Amino acid sequence: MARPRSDEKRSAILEAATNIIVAQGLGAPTATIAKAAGVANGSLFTYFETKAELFNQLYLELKREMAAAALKGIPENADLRGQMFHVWRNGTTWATTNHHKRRALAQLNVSEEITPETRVAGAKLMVGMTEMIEKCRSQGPLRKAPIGFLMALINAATEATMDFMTQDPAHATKHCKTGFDAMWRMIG
Amino acid sequence: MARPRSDEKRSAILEAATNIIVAQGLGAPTATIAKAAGVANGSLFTYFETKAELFNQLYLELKREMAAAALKGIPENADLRGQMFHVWRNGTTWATTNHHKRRALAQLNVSEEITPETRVAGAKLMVGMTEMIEKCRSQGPLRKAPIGFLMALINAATEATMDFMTQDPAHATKHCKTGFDAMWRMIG
Amino acid sequence: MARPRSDEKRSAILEAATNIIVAQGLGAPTATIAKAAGVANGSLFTYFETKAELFNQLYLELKREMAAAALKGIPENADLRGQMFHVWRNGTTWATTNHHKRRALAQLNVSEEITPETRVAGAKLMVGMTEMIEKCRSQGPLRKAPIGFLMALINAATEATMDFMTQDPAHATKHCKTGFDAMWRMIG
Amino acid sequence: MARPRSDEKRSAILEAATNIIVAQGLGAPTATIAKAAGVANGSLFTYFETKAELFNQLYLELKREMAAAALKGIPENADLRGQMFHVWRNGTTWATTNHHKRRALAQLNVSEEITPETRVAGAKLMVGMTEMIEKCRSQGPLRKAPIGFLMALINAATEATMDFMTQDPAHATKHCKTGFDAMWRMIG
DNA sequence: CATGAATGAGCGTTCATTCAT
DNA sequence: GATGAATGAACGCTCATTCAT
Repeated sequence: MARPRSDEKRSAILEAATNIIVAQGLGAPTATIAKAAGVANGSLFTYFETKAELFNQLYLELKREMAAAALKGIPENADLRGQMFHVWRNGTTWATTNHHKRRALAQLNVSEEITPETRVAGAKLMVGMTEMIEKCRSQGPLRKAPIGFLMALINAATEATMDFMTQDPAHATKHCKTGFDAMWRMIG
Repeated sequence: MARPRSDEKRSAILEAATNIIVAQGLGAPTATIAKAAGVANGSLFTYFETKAELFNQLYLELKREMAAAALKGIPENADLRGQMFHVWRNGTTWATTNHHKRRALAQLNVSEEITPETRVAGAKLMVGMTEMIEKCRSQGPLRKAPIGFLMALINAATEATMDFMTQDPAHATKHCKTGFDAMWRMIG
Repeated sequence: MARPRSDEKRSAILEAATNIIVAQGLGAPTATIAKAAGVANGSLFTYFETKAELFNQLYLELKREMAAAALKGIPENADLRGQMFHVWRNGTTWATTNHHKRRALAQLNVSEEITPETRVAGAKLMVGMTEMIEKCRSQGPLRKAPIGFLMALINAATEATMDFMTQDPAHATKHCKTGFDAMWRMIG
Repeated sequence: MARPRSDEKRSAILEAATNIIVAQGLGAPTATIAKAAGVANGSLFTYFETKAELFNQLYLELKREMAAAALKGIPENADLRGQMFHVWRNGTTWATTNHHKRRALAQLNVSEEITPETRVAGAKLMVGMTEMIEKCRSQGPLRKAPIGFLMALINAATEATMDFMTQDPAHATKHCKTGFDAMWRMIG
């Protein structure tokens, strides 16, 4: 039945792409990514039809991983603030621990190669988060603001916090809490 | 390279670059920018040594314009919150009014072509702002956080607000105020 | 006013393309053609937008040259047969003398890259010929056959004669006459 | 390379190649041909060592089929003209009926991939024809012309006639006769 | 200085052929 | 033998930058 398409190779390409993107940006040659993944440059196109397709899939893969990390083990019996903090800590910690993945994701996020469809699919991975934010909104000072505005504010605060945790990892835990408190003051 | 003759041409290139970047991204050919500016493609390199140099200068130019708009007419006798709101409103309003300039600036901001030196120079244009933020910090809940963290949080909130004002211009004034209140809750 | 686009260079590319096509076929790399023309590979695309465009223009150029040679100096006062023979001799002689041009033209003729528009434009170069053939038809044994059929038959005979003249140049003149007589028996 | 097992598969590839060549030209990927034949792309190379080899064999196969059709059932007791017409009608009819096979053959005919050896082998399939032409020549107006010239002229007329029969199938029979008469006037 | 043609390195993608399964 | 993934050379075309006019 011929050599089957290998998940290992696919993953290797995805991982190589992550690293190369961080090192060289989205303009990096596909050949460089293939080489870093240990495959022939043509093989990259067996797994991903085009460079853009590779980027879109990588975007989703990273989003998926981040969402999984963030939403893992939410304490059912905690109050809303406690649940939010759980997610906040999980997410920012993942970003700090997987610094290069976050950097790659940030680059992909601003890329025009990522299609609206992919972005929608990415957003769907965070629905659990969206529901929580909705609850926060309904009982906080921004109850009259559109949900999208809250999400943007929270997202922005998250990014800023992640940046700071990464830049100053020695005090990551403290920055995490500081950032959360600031965010909570905005919305809670 | 002697000093180029015409400031008009320089400006035309800068303006064309702004529009083309918004329309086509940073990967747009220099020839396209030159054409849009009404100059020969070779002439672009009389005014800017390289494409990266053009981008760096454009970044500064846009930052300068934004800073000037934001910091204009600060009421000396108002309290800190009042002064901050003045700047906030100026800045977000400029961004809404000059939507394409902000979009271009946002793209440049995430580009790897913009050097650290340029970023530092850009930050210096906002010193007035920095001083105000420093004052806010010293008397607010984030008094123990690094100044950079505050700036990142404020910046993030600003960006989110700008996005929303642009997306929903009919309620721009309200969004501006909502965003400011949220931001002030964080830091004030 | 900058270096003007040079007709010399354009011609060099066209001529190089002719030779390379004969030697290597239509699949020859554009880089090879450019090199043979003594220009950078990128320059080829200053003169011809695409490889296909180069081929289409070369097709027309060769057709034009052949038509000009064939239709030159038709004796006004000769009878139809005499005029036809004049064209026939001119054309087949040109093909024999410019063997590689004819070979290139033959290749282009069967290429799918040559557009219908180009073919139509090529046919227009031969209108003088078409009119003569029309006259021949009206008074010969094929007067009831479609004009296109005649043209195809004549064309086929021409090609065969050209091939033979080229293969056996020592008796080119004789083959030319033999071919014409055979053709004339068909249509005259 | 041992003898491949399935003649069916070989035929499927040959037939698929015929169709694909007509549809996409000789530049069509082998993978496309394989897919159309219902075999794996690698399998194609079990049956034909290279793409060129496939084309050479297909050329011969098509020539063989055409020759068989043309030379079938020659009336022994007819005169030369009658016999020639029989072959002419058979051949042009086959070409009209098997339009796509003729188109593929025409493409292969002008391809540089077809080796001289293959062309010789193809010519041998037509020996019966050659003998008849030889007889025609010896008693006709071209008795002093080389045999190759006659063959070229006849072949050219045949091609032109086939084209016309295909283009205008409603009058195929008439065109067939018209073409033959014209040809016979040349040589007979 | 302005112009735009010239340059050539570089890139995404294709595809004939090979080879592991 | 059959399969289809793996390979990597090759190609058309782009574009930042240089340079002749």
